[in-house]
Amino acid sequence: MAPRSVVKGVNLSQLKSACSSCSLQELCLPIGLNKEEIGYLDDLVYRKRQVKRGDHLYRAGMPFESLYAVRNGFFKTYVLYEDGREQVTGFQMMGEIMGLDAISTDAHTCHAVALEDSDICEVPFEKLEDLSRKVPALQHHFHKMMSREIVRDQGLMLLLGSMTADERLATFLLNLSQRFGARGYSRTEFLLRMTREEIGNYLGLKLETVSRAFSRFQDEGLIEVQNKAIQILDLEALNHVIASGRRP
Amino acid sequence: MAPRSVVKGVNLSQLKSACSSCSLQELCLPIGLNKEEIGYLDDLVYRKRQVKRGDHLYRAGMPFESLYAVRNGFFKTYVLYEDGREQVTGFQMMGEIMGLDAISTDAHTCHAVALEDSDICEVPFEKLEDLSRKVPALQHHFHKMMSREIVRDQGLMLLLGSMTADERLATFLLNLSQRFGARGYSRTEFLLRMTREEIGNYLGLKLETVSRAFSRFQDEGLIEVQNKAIQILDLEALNHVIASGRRP
DNA sequence: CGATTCCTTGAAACTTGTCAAGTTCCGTGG
DNA sequence: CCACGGAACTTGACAAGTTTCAAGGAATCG
Repeated sequence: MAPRSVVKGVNLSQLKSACSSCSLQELCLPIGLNKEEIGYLDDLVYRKRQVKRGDHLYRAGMPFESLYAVRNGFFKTYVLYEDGREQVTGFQMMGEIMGLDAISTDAHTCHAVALEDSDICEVPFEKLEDLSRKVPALQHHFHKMMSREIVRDQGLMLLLGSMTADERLATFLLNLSQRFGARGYSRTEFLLRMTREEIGNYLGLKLETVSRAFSRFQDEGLIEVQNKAIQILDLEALNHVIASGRRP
Repeated sequence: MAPRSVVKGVNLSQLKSACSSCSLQELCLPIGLNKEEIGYLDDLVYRKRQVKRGDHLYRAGMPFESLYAVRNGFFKTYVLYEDGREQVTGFQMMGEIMGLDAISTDAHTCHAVALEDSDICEVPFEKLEDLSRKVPALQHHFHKMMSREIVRDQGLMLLLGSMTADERLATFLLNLSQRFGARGYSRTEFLLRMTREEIGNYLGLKLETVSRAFSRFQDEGLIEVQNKAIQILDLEALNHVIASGRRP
């Protein structure tokens, strides 16, 4: 659990850095596989691609061929509905997987856009299925990943269904904090890669409400916010914002 | 491709209606499998159980061993949080699967309770993984099912994040209508198995708001509601409630 | 058939959304 | 490298939708 530096410089010059030598092993696909099994994955990931900030990795409707792992950078996924409504469904950082929704229909159901210059690993899904038939540990791990996505969504439902604006934002910040921490970054100081509007959309709030909540948290000494730069001053108090939400 | 007797040691002598003869074939696990492949499933499902109304099929925290398919009846799944907050995550009817969330942690993360006397098929997950390594079509179908769950959740996020009370309820009714229809029941007349409070919780609303919205719909001639009995009088108008929600 | 649960409806309160204005930030082009 | 212009952010005042509180009535179960 020690925050060792999983994120040390990825040597791009030797672009062969496959799963077996990837610094994200503990966070990405290979979790729980042994050395030999991870070796198989090297053949699986057949393309590393760079995605420029603002560019889409994929769009809804595009045929589904591959899953994508964020190697570096930051993404946003969102669904668009006929009537123009939009819902941000997640923000993905290094080690996280995108595209699981597309399996159901063989076409992407959401859009994925890079919020900063990013690198991704492309995992052809057919190959993943092939390989996971031969490597039970991989199969099981993949199932866990999909399941984790479902659990994550359930948490978001609770947030959207029963939390106040302050609670939502506190939850959001704590979630980011936890994820940055798990990657060896500071839990208390980080940059928001997304706009207030994107945060608001994700949390089911308007951007003004997000802005006001940030200001309120700052006034109360919970955080220090300067535009995209966030510093959490009182983790416990942030947690308390959520916990005190109900039941006197 | 797949060997003959893949799963052994399971006693099924008294199981009359296994997957190969189940009327839900098109809705449940077997989708897309051929006859021989479906035959394998008969060995997979090792227990059919009855769950009385109000009884829990499983509770959060219980060790995960099996997935469950609703054979008959109606369930509700919900998550409970430390502070007592509750969020209904879905209502499951015949042919739908429960328990996918539990794969991630080897323990159930949500509770499942029967809203009426119901029958379920228990599918030991380990066996499902075993079999799906040998039957690619089953493997792929299972992945699609998990993915579909993720897509479903995304739709719910949109609903919770950006719809008004009326839009939420209209969406809810249309979703039920579609699912009943897909099972050969009337699309326009059905019984709600859940209370107003459960509907409200699912939709992120209070029960009073649900009740008022029902009354409003009735006044406007969209539906006829008498307690749990719903009759949809104007499907198109219900659709319009949603479509007109945003951006002209 | 009685008790409990569920549902409906009204009025008031409150949170969040809407509209508007002003400021700051940041990328682009000169 | 600086200046410009658009995008992003903050803040206030007001409006709107939903919740809360309250009470009465209907349905359901044992």
